[in-house]
Amino acid sequence: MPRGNCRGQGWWHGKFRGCGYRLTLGREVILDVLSKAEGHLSAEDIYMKIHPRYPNVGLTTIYRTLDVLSDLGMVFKLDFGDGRARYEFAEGPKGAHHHHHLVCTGCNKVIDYTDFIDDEVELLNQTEKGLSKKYNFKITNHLIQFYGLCEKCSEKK
Amino acid sequence: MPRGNCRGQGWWHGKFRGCGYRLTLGREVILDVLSKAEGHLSAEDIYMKIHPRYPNVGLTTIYRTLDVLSDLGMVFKLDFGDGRARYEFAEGPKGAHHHHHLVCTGCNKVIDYTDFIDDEVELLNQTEKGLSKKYNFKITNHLIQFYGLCEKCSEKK
DNA sequence: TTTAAAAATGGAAATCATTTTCATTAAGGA
DNA sequence: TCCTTAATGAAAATGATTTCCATTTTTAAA
Repeated sequence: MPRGNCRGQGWWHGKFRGCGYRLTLGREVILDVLSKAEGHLSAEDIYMKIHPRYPNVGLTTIYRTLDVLSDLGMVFKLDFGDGRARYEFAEGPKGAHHHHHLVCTGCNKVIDYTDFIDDEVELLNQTEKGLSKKYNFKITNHLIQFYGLCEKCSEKK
Repeated sequence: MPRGNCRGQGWWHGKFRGCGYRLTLGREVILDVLSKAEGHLSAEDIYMKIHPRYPNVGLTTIYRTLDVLSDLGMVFKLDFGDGRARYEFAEGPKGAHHHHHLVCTGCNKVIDYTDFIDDEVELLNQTEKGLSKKYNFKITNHLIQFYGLCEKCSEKK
């Protein structure tokens, strides 16, 4: 196994235990689904994906687990304005596949973009430093979203 | 009256009518509260402020009006993760008092910051252009929020 | 191992912000 | 002023998320 890669079966085991959380089937399954998902999943999306194979993992547990995962910083909770939260896997130590969002206010479609990210991230880091110092704020994350109309919605108008 | 300043009694009249909306007492009052508010108000905050003097403006109307105002781009709808939407007056033609947010994930306090904004905005404009072209997206707005722990919440830990 | 305390769970019920319904009222062009 | 239509309020509905609570599971200690 390549060095530095702590993925693979149960790489998050330590993270859980280290923070006093227990490792349970439900949590593993949810994390697994999230880490393999392409897009941004709602709690119910996750439930749907899990249910066929693990019918005894309830929606309540999914919400609770997503909360825990957010606290641990393993998952990022997003709001695209359609009334339900979405969750996105915060890339582990390996692949820092960072991206921001382009949200269509017409159809709620969300595009992840990874272009322009380098400049943005550099500026963000500077800004973070400045803000941290000035406001004594311990910044752990940021959210950048552009809102507008996608091609289709622009045409409909 | 200074040129270029279309504030003052009813400066939004034209905007409303121009878009086919009627000008009603409720809408004026809501807009008035928002434009004078310091922070970010929830629908209920607005209701509370309005109710004593205008007890016949219902919460439903507030929600409906906020929707309209969002569509018109006169108000920006925000989510700070506490389950209720906040609304912020999108500065009119006069005072472009642009700011971004610093959100404490511990106590949900929100700090508006206006420092670093210039550089950020410049970069954002470039990014917007690039994204607009690449994805054929008509960008109308952006949201930048930093998440972390404020001083107090850091200490509690 | 076995055991016991604590954490985690699921299902049902509760919550609560936001929407919808619908009968009534008000805005504004003719 | 009159008339069409948008806007409104109150109450009911909705729907995502939380809470409750009795039961099960995890894990550390014996």
